[in-house]
Amino acid sequence: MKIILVDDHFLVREGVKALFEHEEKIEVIGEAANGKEALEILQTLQPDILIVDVRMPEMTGNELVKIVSDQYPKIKTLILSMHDAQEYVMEAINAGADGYMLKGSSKPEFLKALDTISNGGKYFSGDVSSILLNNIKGNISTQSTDDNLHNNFNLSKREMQVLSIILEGKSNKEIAVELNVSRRTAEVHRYNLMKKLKVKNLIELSNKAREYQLV
Amino acid sequence: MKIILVDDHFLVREGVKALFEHEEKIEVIGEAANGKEALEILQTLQPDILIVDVRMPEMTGNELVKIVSDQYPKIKTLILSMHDAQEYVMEAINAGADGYMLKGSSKPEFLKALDTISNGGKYFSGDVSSILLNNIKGNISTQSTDDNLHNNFNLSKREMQVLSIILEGKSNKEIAVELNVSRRTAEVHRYNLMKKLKVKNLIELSNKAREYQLV
DNA sequence: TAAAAATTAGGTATAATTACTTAATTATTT
DNA sequence: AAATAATTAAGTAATTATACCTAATTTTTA
Repeated sequence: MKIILVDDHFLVREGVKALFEHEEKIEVIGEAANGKEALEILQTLQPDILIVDVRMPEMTGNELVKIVSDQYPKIKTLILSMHDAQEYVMEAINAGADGYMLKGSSKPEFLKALDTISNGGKYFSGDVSSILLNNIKGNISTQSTDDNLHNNFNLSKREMQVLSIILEGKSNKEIAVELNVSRRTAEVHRYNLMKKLKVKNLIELSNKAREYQLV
Repeated sequence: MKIILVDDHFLVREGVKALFEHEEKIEVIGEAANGKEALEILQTLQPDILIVDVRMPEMTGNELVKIVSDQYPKIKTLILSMHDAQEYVMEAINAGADGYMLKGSSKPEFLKALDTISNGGKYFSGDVSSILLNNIKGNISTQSTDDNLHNNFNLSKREMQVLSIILEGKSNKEIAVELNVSRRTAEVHRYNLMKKLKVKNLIELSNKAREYQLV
């Protein structure tokens, strides 16, 4: 497992290296003190994993991760952070980081994270699980019999089609063109849809469709 | 920290107890082999944390957690699981579990989880972070300088107000009544809103408002 | 306090949606 | 093959929204 460390603090880099000292599988093949330097050495060295500090001058770790995951999708990235702040974690996720560890994490957890990541998985320290949890998609209702999801409004195939076009923001006229039918037909479908879903306007339609995952 | 163990396997319970043997802060004050038994002893004992196995005969751990978190909201719950299956994890979240640990977790991680939970936090093992990650809300765009979030469309206070009423599905006439202004005023606000947000219809308006968390 | 921006609202015209009804033609089940 | 459901589409009216422009008050900011 070839690793490059990116951190503006020499001591932190030394610390991480010391942590891996007796690990045969892990080899630190390069170091950089900032994002620019990191991008430079990436052109010659080919690491498996990039361990990046979040807070760095000029370019944040998350910004670096974003560039790397765009330009070198094969290289995995692990964010190292002092804090478990929501913004950092969410930014790391959006940047495409494969992992997020706190500097206070234990050695075994570190090794587990690297192992998981190098095998294509994601590893976010348990310490930030509450943040992940707060951002979990609205309660995925335990779909006992699939009853509260999908088509229990008796929408016909055509109506589903029209619904999805409506949800793109198209007017009846545009729907008519797209489906090669008369504008009046589109109107009827729209009208029946609203009735079946028991909604009074577009907004409610949009919300309900989303809620019941109709499209 | 008073704990009750719920697991249908005697050996697992012994294992967990052994793990806590030399921990002064932790005391196992009761054990149960299934959900029913657990609910019975809960009537007399008052634990801080309930450690529950997911897979149990008759009542699953998640079902038990749901009942406990409903009836005894002060008691924290930690799910113990053999597997990192998506259903279990998501069910645990929905049931209201405060934590989720794999049986293969290390002792330090276990202690950290209990500590976090007893302090009112949540702790989901890093091993299940990929599941949490998969269910993270749609990409909360990286708010580098708060720039792409909130009011960077130069919406005025009144316009924000009107926007939120529009997003309730109200018509201009209803907006007018609600804000005690003329229907024409509401129309103007709506028109300017659409222009400022560069959208052509309600659906796009609704999506953009959601995307940029305007309301 | 002057200038800029926000809020208010009228005019005018066009476009779009809503709320039904009726009814012919296809498809799909039984 | 008959019955049922789906798709199509026209008619009629009323309501609502869109797309501007103009312009008088307020409020905020420089």
